[in-house]
Amino acid sequence: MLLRMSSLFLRTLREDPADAEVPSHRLLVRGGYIRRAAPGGYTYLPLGWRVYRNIERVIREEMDAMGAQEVHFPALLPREPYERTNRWTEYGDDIFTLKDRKGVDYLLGPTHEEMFTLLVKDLYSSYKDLPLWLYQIQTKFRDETRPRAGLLRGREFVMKDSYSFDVDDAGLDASYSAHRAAYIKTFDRLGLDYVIVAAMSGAMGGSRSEEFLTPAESGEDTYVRCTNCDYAANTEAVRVPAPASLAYDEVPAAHVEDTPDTPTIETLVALANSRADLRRNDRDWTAADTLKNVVIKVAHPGGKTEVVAIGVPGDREVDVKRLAAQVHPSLVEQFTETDFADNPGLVRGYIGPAALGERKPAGVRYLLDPRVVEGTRWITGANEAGRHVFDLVAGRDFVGDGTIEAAEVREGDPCPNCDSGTLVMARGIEMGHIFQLGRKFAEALDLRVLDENGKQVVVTMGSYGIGVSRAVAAIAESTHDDLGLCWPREVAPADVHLMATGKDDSVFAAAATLADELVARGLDVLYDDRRGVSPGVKFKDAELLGMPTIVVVGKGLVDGVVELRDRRSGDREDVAVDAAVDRITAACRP
RNA sequence: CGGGGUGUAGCGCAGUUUGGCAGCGCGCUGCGUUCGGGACGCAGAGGUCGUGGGUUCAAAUCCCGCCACCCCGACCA
Repeated sequence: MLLRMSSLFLRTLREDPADAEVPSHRLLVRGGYIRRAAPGGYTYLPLGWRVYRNIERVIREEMDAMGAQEVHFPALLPREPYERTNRWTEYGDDIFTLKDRKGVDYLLGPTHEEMFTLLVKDLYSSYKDLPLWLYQIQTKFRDETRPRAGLLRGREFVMKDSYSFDVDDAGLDASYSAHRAAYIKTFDRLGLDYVIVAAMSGAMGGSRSEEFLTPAESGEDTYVRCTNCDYAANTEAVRVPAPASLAYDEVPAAHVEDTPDTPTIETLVALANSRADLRRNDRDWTAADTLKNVVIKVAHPGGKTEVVAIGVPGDREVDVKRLAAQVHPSLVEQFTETDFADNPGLVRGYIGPAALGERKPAGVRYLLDPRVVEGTRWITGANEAGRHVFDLVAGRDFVGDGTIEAAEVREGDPCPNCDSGTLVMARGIEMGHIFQLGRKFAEALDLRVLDENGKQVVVTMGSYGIGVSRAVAAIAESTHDDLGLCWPREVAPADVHLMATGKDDSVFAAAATLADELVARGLDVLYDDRRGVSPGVKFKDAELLGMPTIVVVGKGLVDGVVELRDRRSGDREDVAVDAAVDRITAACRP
């Protein structure tokens, strides 16, 4: 394939577009790969569409290679299946819904679990048909409140979603592993850096779940890695290791103290350290010695709202994302002034364990951070304004109704997987997500098969996604440099960026011949045949556009050489004209 | 949804404070020069100043409403 820049539908921009902040967005627009067409919707120009199609091809090849079969659903879907799995309401405002002329409800598919489940139910009814792996590459719609960063988060985007159907848990494990392996191959081929992190299964329900994240500053997911072992997890999924219980024989009985004007942890710690009767003799009090009790409301899907208190060490904030992931699909709501007024037993700023718990008068469920183990001693609220209780010992003086992973995760926290490592934090772009759905959808939609004993069993499912359009941006994000884009070979819109510099007809003739010969070898060539464009412009464009190999036909021609450059390394070499085709082809087919 | 910012030619911006001919750079068209690192001269084309209303002799500029975009937060496979 030969693309001539003199006629290619392309305009590169000398300056950064004002509305683009992250590098991938900036460079894709500047390089003439995409243009914004709607809020959260982008048009692919010829070069961008070639990248997109290459990514799609790699994904399709790997899915086919693992034995998954491609199907294709409509994007416009009926309401009923989503009603039956509760997701019509669970997804809520995030789905685009519409009515036809008769007033019947439809949605634009945000994901297709229901449809796949029903399709399999429609055709299969025996364990002999399983396992079955189906996938599609489809445009998805989500009414994101805030699309951002070009292709990274759109309201219309393309996703490869696949689904596995198995008769038992062992089968699901095998299907999951097969997908995991295929994803590793896929992302390797795409030239993407990635880490595989433990994840929450989110809106899907189910159990085991991992995300493939591409490390990037502009990423929206925060994850942790261990400095010592191979543990990695989305912060939402981090499990805090519970320390061993402590002996508390020596701890004096709990005592309530007047601590006026101490509504915050800082003021409380400062006061405790400044008063001789409260000061510790071994060391200063720190925020970590206090137990902070945060009250929130949890809105359950049925419409019921529950008040919940969360006890965390006072040196840590409650991480709203982690909390939301824990209570999903219920929603976290703020506990407002009005709510405090309605619950006189909860004294703002001075809430303590004595008032909390399902069996206490307020009836507030009390969930504790895993660090609050038996024997830990705390300063915490005494449920009266201006009073705190000291030496309150967990297990002796109070117990919670359970534990919850809601406290923030911090750099340097101990690794939950090994003894010596600590956690470091980083940001990444979610490129793929695999998870074991289990039987939630099959049960809701009644997908069953007969097993070998002739008994009806509910099918167990897995669900596996790759953001295809997002990958365009993620690859740009993880491979660009100061000069511009820098595509991996497998996804680049062309193998070679061939430019003719100068004004001599002989240069253009030689370049045109070379272009034809490279195409005859099966390479895709982007040929800058523009006349009257200065060399500087052509070099800048070549660097911005980011083909992996750049060939310059110009002043070297009188000496019988052309210049071969590697876009990524910047390496240059002069190649004799009559050896150029072989040398360039070899460079493009390492 | 909350906070902040921005909408003027294809792109980047000035002009708005203090109402008075709609400007600059890049890009685009024509002619000429230049040709290995975003060249130059001359001559051009291109704008409902986001949008609807209001004030005024007169509105890009002042007032009110709306819309869109960007950033932070909330939300989110």
